[in-house]
Amino acid sequence: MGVDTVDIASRVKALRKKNGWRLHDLSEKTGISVATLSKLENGKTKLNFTTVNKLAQGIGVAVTNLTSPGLAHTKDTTMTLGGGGVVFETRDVDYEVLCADYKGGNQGYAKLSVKARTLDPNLPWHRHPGKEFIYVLKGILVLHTEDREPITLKRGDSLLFDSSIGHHYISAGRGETQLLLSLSLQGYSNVIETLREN
Amino acid sequence: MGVDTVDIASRVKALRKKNGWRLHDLSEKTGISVATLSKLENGKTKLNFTTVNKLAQGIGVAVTNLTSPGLAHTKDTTMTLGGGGVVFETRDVDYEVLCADYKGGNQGYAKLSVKARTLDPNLPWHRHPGKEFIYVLKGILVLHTEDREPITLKRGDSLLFDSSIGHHYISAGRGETQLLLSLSLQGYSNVIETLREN
DNA sequence: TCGATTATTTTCGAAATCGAAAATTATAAG
DNA sequence: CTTATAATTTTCGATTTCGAAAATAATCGA
Repeated sequence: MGVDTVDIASRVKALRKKNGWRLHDLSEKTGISVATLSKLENGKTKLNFTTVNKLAQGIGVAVTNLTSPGLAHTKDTTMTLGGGGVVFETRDVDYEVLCADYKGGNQGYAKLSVKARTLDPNLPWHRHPGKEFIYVLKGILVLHTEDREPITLKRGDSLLFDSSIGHHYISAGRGETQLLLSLSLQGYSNVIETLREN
Repeated sequence: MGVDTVDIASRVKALRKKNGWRLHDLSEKTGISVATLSKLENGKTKLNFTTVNKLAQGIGVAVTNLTSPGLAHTKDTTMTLGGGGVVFETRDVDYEVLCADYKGGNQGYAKLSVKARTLDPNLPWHRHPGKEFIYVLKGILVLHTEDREPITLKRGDSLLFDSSIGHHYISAGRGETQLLLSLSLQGYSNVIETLREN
């Protein structure tokens, strides 16, 4: 459903009151006329796209803060106890998908155990849409990518990159290398599918 | 200053061509008339706020992807070494935002140190749009929510829930309790801003 | 309470958006 | 080339938004 400007009304008014701004003040900050702001807060008009952006920019918050939808968010909660995730293995990495049963998310979380210890130059790069965040739980990780020097991470380090860049994980330390991975996709793709396919 | 609909024009057309959609197809996906879409692509009209949202939703991308695809698809990689994140503190929790300089994401990552040891019944619930994923790095965490019994998590456990449900983190074990948190928002938004405000 | 000042809401006209239908352009088949 | 069909653009009128100015409401000091 399209986000309705009506939702913004109460949020804007609350923000304005909280900061002690008059409509006039908000008008100066945003470049939107006092009349329009009044009508907005009272649900007597809806805002232009550019005007909504002026509003958010003027106040200094993100647009989501105004629309604050909470919509399309399932009210479910799901939990995965240690070791209880959905496991699947590839040649180089073992995956344990966490909270896999959560509905309607366009992102996924997994705990990875990296087995590969050398970069096989014949293997194609891992490459998929989305952004990948990793946090090293244990061991030493080397991230090889197609467009830059390898990056070495140790326990407690984190990294965020575009997964469409070809990449490979290699374990470097003496012991096991474990990562926590968060993969975020745009649109409605299935995150687990994406992991499996690469 | 305000994001101009004109910016969206070329982006939409590129996306449409890439997927082999006709204006008619895009119209069906988005619920926006063919005429309006044509005018949009040719810069002969600007879009309503609600219409922009219909567009993004229909295509299946975030609004940021339309307004500033350069940001949404940065090829950048960013890294935060252990302890090198952007830190800010609240009464109950210390936050270290990881990879905070990554532009254009609709999610954020942080390492949390939970200080609160009891639930103050007078404090309002934490509540914000989005979905929250946590992984317990250390200690014992009790998640109190407004609509169900408290949930206890220990090291290695993970949990995913809707952040619009009122919630509070409490540390239960003897030592420090640390979490890795991933907050994902819909549409476009500043994640750090959301964390700060709550 | 009164009057003065400040803050908000309403009125009203100019300008803009939206979609249906008509007009134009592009593509294909014979 | 000609005709038929598909795809896109333009026209046009109903509806809506925006902001200046007028009207109303709220606040405050004497």
